[in-house]
Amino acid sequence: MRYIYFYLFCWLKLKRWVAGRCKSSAVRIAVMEKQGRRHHISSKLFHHSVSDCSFNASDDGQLVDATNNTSSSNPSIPIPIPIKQLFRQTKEIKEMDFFSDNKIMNDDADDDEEPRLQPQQDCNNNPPAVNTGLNLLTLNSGISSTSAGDIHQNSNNKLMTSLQVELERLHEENGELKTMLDQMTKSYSQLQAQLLIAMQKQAQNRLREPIKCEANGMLARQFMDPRLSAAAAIDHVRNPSVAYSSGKTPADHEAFSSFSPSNLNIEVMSTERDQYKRRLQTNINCAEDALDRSSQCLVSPNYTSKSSNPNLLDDDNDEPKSSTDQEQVPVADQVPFRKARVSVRARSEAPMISDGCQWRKYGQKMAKGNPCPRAYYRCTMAIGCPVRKQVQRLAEDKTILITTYEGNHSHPLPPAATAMANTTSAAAAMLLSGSTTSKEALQYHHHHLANSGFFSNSQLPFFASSMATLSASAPFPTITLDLTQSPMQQFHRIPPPSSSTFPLPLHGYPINHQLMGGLGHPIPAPMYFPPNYKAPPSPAGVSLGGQRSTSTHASGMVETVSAAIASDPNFTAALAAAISTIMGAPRPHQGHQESININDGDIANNNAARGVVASTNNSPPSANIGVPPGSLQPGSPQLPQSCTTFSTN
DNA sequence: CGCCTTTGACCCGCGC
DNA sequence: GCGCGGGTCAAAGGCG
Repeated sequence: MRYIYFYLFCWLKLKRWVAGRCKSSAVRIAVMEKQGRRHHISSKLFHHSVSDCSFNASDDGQLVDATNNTSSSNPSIPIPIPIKQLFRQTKEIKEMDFFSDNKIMNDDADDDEEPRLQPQQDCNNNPPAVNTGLNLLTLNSGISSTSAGDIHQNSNNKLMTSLQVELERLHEENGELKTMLDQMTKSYSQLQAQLLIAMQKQAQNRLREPIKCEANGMLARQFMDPRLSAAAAIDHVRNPSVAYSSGKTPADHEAFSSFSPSNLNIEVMSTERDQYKRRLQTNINCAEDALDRSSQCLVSPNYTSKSSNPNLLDDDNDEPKSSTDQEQVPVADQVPFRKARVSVRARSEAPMISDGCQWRKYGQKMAKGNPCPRAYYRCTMAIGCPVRKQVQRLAEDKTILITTYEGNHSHPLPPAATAMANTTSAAAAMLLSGSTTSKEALQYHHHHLANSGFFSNSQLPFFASSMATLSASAPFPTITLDLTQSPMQQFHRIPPPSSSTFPLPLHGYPINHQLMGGLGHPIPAPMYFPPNYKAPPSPAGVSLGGQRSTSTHASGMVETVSAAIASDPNFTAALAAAISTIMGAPRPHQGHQESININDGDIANNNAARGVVASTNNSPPSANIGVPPGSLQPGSPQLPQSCTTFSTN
């Protein structure tokens, strides 16, 4: 299994490297153009090269970061000779001296000659001469070339010829790179499939293993997983000395980011074109930016088909709009853009709970079937922040405040807001990731989540009783974090018949902003936004067998562990970290996600770092941030036992 | 004066 | 096509 991970990682690195090289060549060509040589170059050839490069560079979503990585080659991956040549040639072009006829002639005479004097050096070594300036003007402007002498004409012709040759060579090598990328993509997909199969087998095997072996299983997963496992995170928080002494330091949280999109260059596409465009332009730090796409964006590791679309960079092509497009693009590569919503139920007498963010009310409506009005708020912490939330009291119990968050913050969040944002983003991530593209995947998702006991038996012993309610009904998939019920109530709560439930470490936990904010590195939430996302099928089509038994199976352990950790003052911190970590940890048993653990999970990391879905901490600036009075108090013995239902409507 | 809330109007999607 | 409901806009007014 670890080899599969390794190969996947290597493929990703190689792909990124190649794409980066390709893009760098395109950039250098653009430099040439800016230097006034455009008129020498066949526009057709030029654009062809650029388009090829651009498309390659964006193949796996590396548009933004590709250039940042071009300077560093991966030593672990052999550098193809053609790429080396390409790099050397493009470098040569970049440093071509336009200030001297001799240099130009030299260029023609020896294309492989080492870099010449820099223009500045030339100027320093040779006092400014009128001729130099004229030549420069002639060469660079390309306008007065017709009036230049025959010598200049010949020079220009030779230069043009050499450039054409170079461009042709670049073009050919681009084609080779393209082919390489295609092959790599195929291999990557195959490896993903193998990984999926292997994980499925592993999950099945885990079913047969006694619970006592779960520790070993966790270790194994940890070993395979570049990130911390949930259990590790708990230990990490509860017993920092142990965690740190074992080599895990707070810096490890940053290590999460090392697998994040910023490094793997996973392309994240936003539903909202302007946001996506803005991000491309500003190249926002992934650590703070990526997440925003959590609920709105799609991450597709299998971006092969899209990669073949040279119009990828075209905003108008960000989203597949026609059915034709969707048919052409494999399901896994389609871009579903649906906003996920995270609804938090909490008991609160206040009209609105403070969650660390600033909100402005922009509307209020009377919702049908509820005498209480629904208020609409917009985040005002930053201009243009798309995050919105709805606040409404439950009709049945007006003491319960339902806060629904939508969108992702486009700005840094204060620690208090980051905490809940991480949780909600993780919830959104799970929501979307749980809604896989295919029915089989969904069924597998539910079935194995429930039957394999992955969460309850091994990775999530402390969270077995925690569930969230997921409603994927139109118009937006929504996950509800119910913080209103007592832990035991929730634990024994019978899920509605129309819901499919499985243990999920989402909710019912107080958010310790000190922990999460203090870490400063919001633990990534793996998010896979399946292309062509659609709301999960109605529960009727979802197999839930074994779920109930799973909860029962883990209940004893859960209660024991809950009682033990409830008294731990760091309990809430552990929960918070575990929640995020679990969300960020790979879910080998999950059908669709597992194939993207390396990618999407990392993306999610950054997404979480961004505080995506909006913060939910609405409690007063007291200790229980985001936790309604009496429901979720840090250290509350109820919390560990709290239960949430993750259901699919 | 600026920010915020209120509130009616408007838009849009969906179902009949 | 029409009505309904959800969501948003924007003018008006309040408040510090």
